[in-house]
Amino acid sequence: MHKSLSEFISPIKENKSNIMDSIDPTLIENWRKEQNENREKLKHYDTEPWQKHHRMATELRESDISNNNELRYVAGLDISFVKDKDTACVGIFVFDLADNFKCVYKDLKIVTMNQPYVPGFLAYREAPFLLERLDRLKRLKPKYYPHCIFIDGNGLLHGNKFGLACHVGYYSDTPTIGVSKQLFQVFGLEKNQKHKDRIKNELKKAGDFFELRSKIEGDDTLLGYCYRSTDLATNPIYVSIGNKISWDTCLWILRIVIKNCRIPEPIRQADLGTRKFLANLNKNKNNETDDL
DNA sequence: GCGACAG
DNA sequence: ATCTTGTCGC
Repeated sequence: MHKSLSEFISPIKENKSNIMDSIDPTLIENWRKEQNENREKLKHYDTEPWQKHHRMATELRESDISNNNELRYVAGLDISFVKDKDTACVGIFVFDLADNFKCVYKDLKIVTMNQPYVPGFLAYREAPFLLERLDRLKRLKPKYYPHCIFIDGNGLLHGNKFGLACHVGYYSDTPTIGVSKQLFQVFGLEKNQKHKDRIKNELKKAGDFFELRSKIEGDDTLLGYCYRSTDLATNPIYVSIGNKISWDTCLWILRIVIKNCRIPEPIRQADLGTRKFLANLNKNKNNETDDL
């Protein structure tokens, strides 16, 4: 008749601390060391011909395979999960800017995570699966290998200045841009709160002005932008460069790939696509069990 | 020491 | 990340 209070409280906190306790601290130290070493080798400037003049492909020309003089193929990479399990769907979607943003390549796969999510080390959980998809794309359809990749997570906007987007950009040697929906805890608590307050005020001040950029910097270096991409959008996104791209070019592409939604289209499609893939799997599974 | 912490 | 209904507005 009378349920006890404990039935309404899920032991999430307890699980969280257990997970953290089960992680080998020396492993984390090695990860941190690797991030600090690799970040020195990142190229936070334009390296590709198409970046120099901000040239975008506008017409279909099948002749110029491996044309690197124009931005044409842009990719979105993302991973969706099953409940609280380690089963996930990793997907890559490539879009053709010269053909009205048509999806010219997609590849989805069910994978099993073998590392936990540790704040600051998201790459060690997700990046291997993302890089695997990129390798496969390069092998099967090199023509569609993207000029630039959008990653669900931060790039430079990271405690060690080496977020997931940097990680993927570094190991794939491809231009990457990181986009997150929540401001990551890059600085100390109070400094982070100041950033949040300042951003809140600037958004308020800007009113309905649709494109608002607010710099997020630490130690005199630009780490990322808080960016309100759509008019009337309440929540901004947080953008940062990963590898082989400049801030200028990053913002240029960002405006191109944002359509009507807050989330840049490549990432949004990758998110929707991987979720749909999992949903269909569940549907098929249920149909089979229902028929039995 | 505690708090906070992209996906 | 994931679980979720309706609801308000263009």
